[in-house]
Amino acid sequence: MIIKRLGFACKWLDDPSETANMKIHARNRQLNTSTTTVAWLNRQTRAVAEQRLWDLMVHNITANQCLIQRVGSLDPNLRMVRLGSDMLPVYTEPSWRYFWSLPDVRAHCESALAKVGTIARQLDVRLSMHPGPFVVLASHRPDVVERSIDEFEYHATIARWMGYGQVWQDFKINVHIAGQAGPAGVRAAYGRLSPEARNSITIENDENTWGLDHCLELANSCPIVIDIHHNWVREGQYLDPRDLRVDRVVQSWRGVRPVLHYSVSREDVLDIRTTDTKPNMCQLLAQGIKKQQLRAHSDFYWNRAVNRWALSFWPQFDIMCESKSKNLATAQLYQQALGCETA
DNA sequence: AAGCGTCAAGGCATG
DNA sequence: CATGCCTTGACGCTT
Repeated sequence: MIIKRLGFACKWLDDPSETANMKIHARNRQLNTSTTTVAWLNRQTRAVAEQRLWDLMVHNITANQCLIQRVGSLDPNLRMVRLGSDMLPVYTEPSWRYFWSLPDVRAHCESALAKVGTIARQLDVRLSMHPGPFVVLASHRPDVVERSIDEFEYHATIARWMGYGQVWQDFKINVHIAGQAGPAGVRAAYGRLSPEARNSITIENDENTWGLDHCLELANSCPIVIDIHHNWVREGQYLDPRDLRVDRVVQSWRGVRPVLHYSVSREDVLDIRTTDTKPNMCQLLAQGIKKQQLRAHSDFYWNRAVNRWALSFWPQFDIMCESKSKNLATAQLYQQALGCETA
């Protein structure tokens, strides 16, 4: 029996019905990372700043371990989570990166993250990361490409410390093409990545410039992650799971079960009373709604028809849920998915 | 408790 | 030219 996963990104929210805290977006401090800023660090004495970075390192690695253990306690089909990029703050920032080379710092990262990786594998939790929008491997500016590779390798280092990256796609580090150099620029940067980074990189379509067809130009090198919502925003049509391009995406994963990204437009942009039909792009544009407004992610998966469409990919794809309500939204989608299967 | 200014970074769309 | 958005709004200070 194959495991079909639904995952969520970066943060665990406590279910308000199960806690005293009734706020919807109640972060759980034990399960979530904290961070700092370069400006704050620069205002402190060196000793205070280094202590803060040390404390953040210890807390964040522990928090990720707790998060993975929590996800590992869920139904096997829900054991997938994206780890936040802020695990080791200012890792590539010029004035503070020296901290992460200090021997005792490295020793802690190596041993603590090795343990986290072991736990993730024991519990069969599928992991990924998603570097921020500042990682532009295909920038036309060489210095930006340089820093982007550096930042990408920071993510690969975390994967390596956790024991991943030795095998093709045992860990996913996902980026957009971004940058004016397009697929050729990504290909050039790809050639400069470490083996672990090459084993982990995936390329995702965006809604503005570089769509699914551009991503497929890289399918021989990198697995392709389809963001089906942003593909809808870009093309105005709901991607058909039987589309030939979907086959090429599946093949780009070379036997590993592919992942796609699913989100839906915000509740305050569309009519959320209509939950049984998919929004029609032509109608929305005719109403004066701009594509930019449709990009932003909703709190929950409020449209059952769009959910059914997304879940029609589930037999072939693990689904990374990108909703502001995180694990709560994923649990909601999972309930509908179970209903679909028994119906 | 709530509100607000701040924060490393690139590239795009919109007004 | 300025603002907001995206991986992910969190943090710390003020009221």
